[in-house]
Amino acid sequence: MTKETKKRAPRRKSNAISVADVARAAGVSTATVSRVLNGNAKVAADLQNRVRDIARELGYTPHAAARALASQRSKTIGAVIPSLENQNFAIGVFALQKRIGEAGYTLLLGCSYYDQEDELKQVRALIADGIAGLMLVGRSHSPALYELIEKEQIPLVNGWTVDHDHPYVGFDNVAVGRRLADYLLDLGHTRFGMITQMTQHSDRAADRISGVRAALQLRGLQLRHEHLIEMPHKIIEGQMAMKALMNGSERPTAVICGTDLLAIGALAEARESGIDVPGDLSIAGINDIEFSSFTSPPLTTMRLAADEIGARSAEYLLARIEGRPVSSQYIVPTDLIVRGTTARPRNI
Amino acid sequence: MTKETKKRAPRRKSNAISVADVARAAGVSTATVSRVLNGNAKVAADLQNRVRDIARELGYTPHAAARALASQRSKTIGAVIPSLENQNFAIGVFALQKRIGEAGYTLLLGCSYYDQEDELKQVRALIADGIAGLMLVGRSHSPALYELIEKEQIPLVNGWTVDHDHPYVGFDNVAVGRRLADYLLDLGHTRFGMITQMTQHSDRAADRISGVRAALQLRGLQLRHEHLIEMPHKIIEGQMAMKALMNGSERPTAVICGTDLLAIGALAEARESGIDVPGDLSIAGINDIEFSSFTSPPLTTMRLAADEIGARSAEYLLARIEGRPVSSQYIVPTDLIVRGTTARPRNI
DNA sequence: TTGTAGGCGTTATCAC
DNA sequence: GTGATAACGCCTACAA
Repeated sequence: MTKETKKRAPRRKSNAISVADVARAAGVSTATVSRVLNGNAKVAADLQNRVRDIARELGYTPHAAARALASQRSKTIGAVIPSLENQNFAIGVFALQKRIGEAGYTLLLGCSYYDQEDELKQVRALIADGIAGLMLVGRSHSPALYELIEKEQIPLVNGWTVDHDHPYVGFDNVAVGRRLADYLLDLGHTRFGMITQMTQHSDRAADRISGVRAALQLRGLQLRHEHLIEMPHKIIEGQMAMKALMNGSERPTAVICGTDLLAIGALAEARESGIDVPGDLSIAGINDIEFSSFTSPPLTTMRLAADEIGARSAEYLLARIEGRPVSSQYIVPTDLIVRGTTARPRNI
Repeated sequence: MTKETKKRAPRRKSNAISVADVARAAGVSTATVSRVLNGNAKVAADLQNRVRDIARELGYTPHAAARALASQRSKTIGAVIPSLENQNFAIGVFALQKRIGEAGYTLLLGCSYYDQEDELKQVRALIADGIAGLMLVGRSHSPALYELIEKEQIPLVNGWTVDHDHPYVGFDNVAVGRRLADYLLDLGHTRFGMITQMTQHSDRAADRISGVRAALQLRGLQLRHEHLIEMPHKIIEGQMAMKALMNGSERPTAVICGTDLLAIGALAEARESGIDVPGDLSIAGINDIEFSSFTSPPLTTMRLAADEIGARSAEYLLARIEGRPVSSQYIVPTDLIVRGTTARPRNI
């Protein structure tokens, strides 16, 4: 008795057109269609055109899951950021999406809420989804995450930071802190205060503090413990921190803020308590967000191009995925933008 | 001669563990493993535990593409927004991601750059990627997009807006405009100006204008053509618009801005040209962004909870996907936040 | 250069 | 309840 292959009812729900449909319409094999559409192997020019035209006419769209399964690679790139509420990350992701979109990739986005365990969970999910590359924020990630990436051989780039152990596209945050401190030191300031976002959640913040400390040290000064305040990244927290700083002993004459948001809060507090900025107090931020030109006085700050982070990270990942050579270190330049919130200290 | 099935070298690259591995280790079939892990059919309780334990031990992660291909549905949800630079959308997407993430879905994000063709292109890509649901911004989309969604039977929700023809989760933008106008009318204002984002790109903006017009009309007033200025959504544009408004004839005593960003620009211009706010001029915004509490004076505005848009949209899509009943209309309530930039007009 | 068909990892159908 | 295996849509090794 012949062992026959039992037929079973087809399971498909979507009636989307497939390579088979295109192949039939073009009178060629599915292999040829696939080859044409992926541009891999050699196909006669006229055949190529015919297939391409028919595919377009029929409105053929490749089934990404099937393609990913068969080819063992996908046209998606993942990114996990702490929060989209932080505009720096939103802008960076936006630029990343734009660039990879142009290259035919789609973006899978996860958020970590500043938690390494959540971040790991998100990355696991993205890997299960078959991402071809991954962008993260900062260099501080769960060891398990790094192991996973290593094991799965997924191109990774750490954004916004500098990393000695992994590919990165970032700002030299140490230099950023140093630049700001040097500028204020050159103006004659000697008593410094600093308001930063939580270093526990941000190696960028920690680096900026290091930069400030280093600059001060070179001039024989230092940042006193009670003059360094860590706060959540909100305007109101910047205001609270400034209040604490002004009520403390030996008021600083210059306050460097880890971000513009904190600086705006600090500035608001100064205005409310009648402290003259920049006469009695200089305030500087970091990021140069849109508002910073419109505070009163306008904010002195460092310009950090978040969109460059996203765009360069995209370039890096695409190059890695496509096997093109690319540098695994990229520092996005930053600029000091002097506006109205900084000046020489009055008592000089 | 027997027709033998030709064996071929396996093609797999990833050495990730699969259902087959779990099945082997547990001494059961792949079908059982699948059943256990998806909780569909009935499996003996002890067997369930054994399989689950082994899967965990082996660190099994389902291959999303394979699963999507076999089951014809995926655990991904798509969103296409105009831009992540607009914080409203960033916050909405953030909330969406959070909620769907909790439900085991991952987010595919596209950006349209306020262009319907680009939007359609992004949606096509997301559909090819097998999204189970889709969130868009506003109700104005390419007819081809609506057809596509209809044909593919993908649950859709239009965010931030009200839509008579499709499911939505949004603000009643007409009511928002009316509320603000009524408030200023009640204060005694009669000469109104309006600065809005481009209506061409935003049905939300158009609705807000309608609301303002409606409220004025009920009191026998109207918004003069030259007192309605459309601008790109930037602080500096708000400032430019305010300058134009103040240099025009018959200055308004109240200016309603389509967004806080524009209002902040308007406020900056008033300050620079020595116009007393709210003494000589009332200014109001819409959105209540973080910065609006810190302008000087603090901005009167409408509070629009963008995160609610994202969260509710997620709920809607998840319900649709899982076949649960859910209302296809949801209006997120808004509140008038009276702060310091509005007052009775001086000449009353 | 083009066609044939096995394999990608899961799910779901059918038989037991 | 459980196992065997066709089907999902595409890619690609191999044959022609």
